[in-house]
Amino acid sequence: MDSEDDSPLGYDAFRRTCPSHTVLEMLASKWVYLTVCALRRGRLRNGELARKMEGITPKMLTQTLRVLERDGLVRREVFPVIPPRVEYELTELGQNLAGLLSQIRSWAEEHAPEIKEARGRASADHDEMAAS
Amino acid sequence: MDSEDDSPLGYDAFRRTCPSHTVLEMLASKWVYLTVCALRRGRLRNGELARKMEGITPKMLTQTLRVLERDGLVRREVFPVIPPRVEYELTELGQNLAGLLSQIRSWAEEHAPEIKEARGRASADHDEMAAS
DNA sequence: ATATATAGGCACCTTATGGATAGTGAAGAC
DNA sequence: GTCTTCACTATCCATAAGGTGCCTATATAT
Repeated sequence: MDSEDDSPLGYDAFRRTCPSHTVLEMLASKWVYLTVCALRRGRLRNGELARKMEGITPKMLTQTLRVLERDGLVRREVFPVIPPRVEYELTELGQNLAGLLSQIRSWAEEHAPEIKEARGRASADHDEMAAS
Repeated sequence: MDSEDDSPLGYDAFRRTCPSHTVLEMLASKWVYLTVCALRRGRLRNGELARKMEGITPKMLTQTLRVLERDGLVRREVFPVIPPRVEYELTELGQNLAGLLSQIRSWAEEHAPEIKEARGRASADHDEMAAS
């Protein structure tokens, strides 16, 4: 094991042209994180997701769901009724990912105080520079 | 366990005003992922990081490192020599996160083929719609 | 004398993204 | 009629991301 942090089969997210790089790019979104976490417990309707994710606009919600659907992480089911009813649920692949993403979410929640403190120190340092 | 996917102590990344939400926002960046993964094995210099992360511009690299430093994930050490020498390494908090992030990276590398296939299907469907 | 390497800072510009606002259609409540 | 709900779609605008080029300092190599 020389410098093998590398992938099992030639995939390397550090390379711009590697498919895994674009996957990482897709995952690098606040709303993707939250949407996948929200769907982890089961299928939800558009409106339920919107209420759960404070601050998301309908546009971003739809956009995020379309990306997740395109990439095979989310399944979309339309009921042809009026008023419309659409449900979203994670695919197996999505479930698989959800475990990891909710670990990140938990990490963020656990370490938020530390990071807030670090940010405080950083801006204090910055102010002190400005005062000199 | 009713609906306890929630945080241990009142932190909830789904709430816009929660500190953990801004932490998630900070983590939701391709370059943050890769930088933390790159530093996982030990300290690296700016140029080494730049060479490792294909496609990153000096500006984005610096920007990313400044954010990570501000949030207490990365430590920056300057050697007052000429030519300049600066090294970056993960703090303990950063190490802690690096484990999770490199799991995500591995996931991306492992599942890249599936996702590529899903994207292919999606665009095929799209084309077929356009052809009708 | 000239060039190189190093780790940036700074200013400018273009493009992509996020987010806000308004609109659509059809059923049912009032 | 008018209003609401639902799951969107379309449009605009402000902000952010990202790219480019030029600048700094000096020891070392040519």
